[in-house]
Amino acid sequence: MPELPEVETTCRGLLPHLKGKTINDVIVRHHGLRFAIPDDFAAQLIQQKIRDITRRGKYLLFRLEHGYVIAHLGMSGSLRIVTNNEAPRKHDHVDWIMSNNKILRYHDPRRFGCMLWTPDPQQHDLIKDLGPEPLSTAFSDDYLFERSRDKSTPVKNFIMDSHVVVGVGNIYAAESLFRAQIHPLREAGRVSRARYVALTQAIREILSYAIERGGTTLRDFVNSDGEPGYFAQELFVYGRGGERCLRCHHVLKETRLQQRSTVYCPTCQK
DNA sequence: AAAGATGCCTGTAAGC
DNA sequence: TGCTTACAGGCATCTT
Repeated sequence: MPELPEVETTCRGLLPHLKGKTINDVIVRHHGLRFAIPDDFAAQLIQQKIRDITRRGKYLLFRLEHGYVIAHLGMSGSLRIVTNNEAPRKHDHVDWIMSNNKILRYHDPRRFGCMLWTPDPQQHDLIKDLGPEPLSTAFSDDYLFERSRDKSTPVKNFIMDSHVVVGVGNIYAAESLFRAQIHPLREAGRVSRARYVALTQAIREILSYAIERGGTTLRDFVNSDGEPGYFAQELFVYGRGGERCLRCHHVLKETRLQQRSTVYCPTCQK
C-alpha cells in the first residue's frame, strides 16, 4: 500500500528518467481505474514534454507543457521505468512511451488508483481542499489542536482525514498515536494541546524516517518493482493485535474504526 | 454540517 | 486438494 513516503520515493525515482522528455505515445490497456481514463487521454499527453514531477499528499503531479496529469497509486499501484520493450504483465494498465525509449508503466491490480489530465491541479476537486503537507511548516505544533476543538470524531479518524492533513494512512496513524501515547478512540476535541504537539512531532518523525529509508531501499525505478517503504520489524502496533506491547508488554487490543483495523496498547495509550 | 456507511477491486490467507 | 469466504485498504461519494 503506497503511503506518502512511497509516493515521495516514486516521485524522486521517476524524475531523473522523465524530466524534459517527450511523451511519444500512450497505451491504455485498461481504462477502468477508480475514475475511468477518458478516450482522449492519450491525445492530451502525446507530444508534450514532462516539465516536472511533484507530489501533493499521495497524488503525483506531472507538469506538462499544457496542463498536468494527476496520478494516484491507490493501495496496490506502482509506477516504474521500463526499458528494452519488456512485455507488459497482468495489471500493467498504462504505458507512457517516452522520447528516450523508456516507458513509464502503471501497474495496479486493485485499480483503486487514478490517472487523469487537468489544466490546473490547484483548482481540481481532488486537490483543492487538501490539508497541509505534514512535513511543511503549515503543519505547525498548534495546527491539529486548533482544527480539532469542535470535533467529536475519534482522533484516529481526524488525523486520517486528508482535508485535515494529507498523507496519514492507516499504518502511520496507528504508529503515530502509539508513539504519542494517545488512545485512537479518544474524541479529537478532547485531546490536549500538549498531546497534539507530541502527535504532530510523531507524525513528522515517522514520515520523514520512512522517506529516508524508502529512498535508500528503492534506489532506482528502472526494472525494479516499487515495493513498500515501511518495515514490518519497525512497526509497534500495526498488524500486531493480540501480541504484546513492545513498551509495556501488555496485550495489544484491536478494534475497527471506519472499517479499518485499529491496534493500540490500552495501557500506554490514554 | 458532521460523521458514519458504502463501493470500488483482486491477491492472499484462512476455513471447510 | 480445491473450493469458498473474509480481509486488506485510499478515498470519493452517498446516507443518515
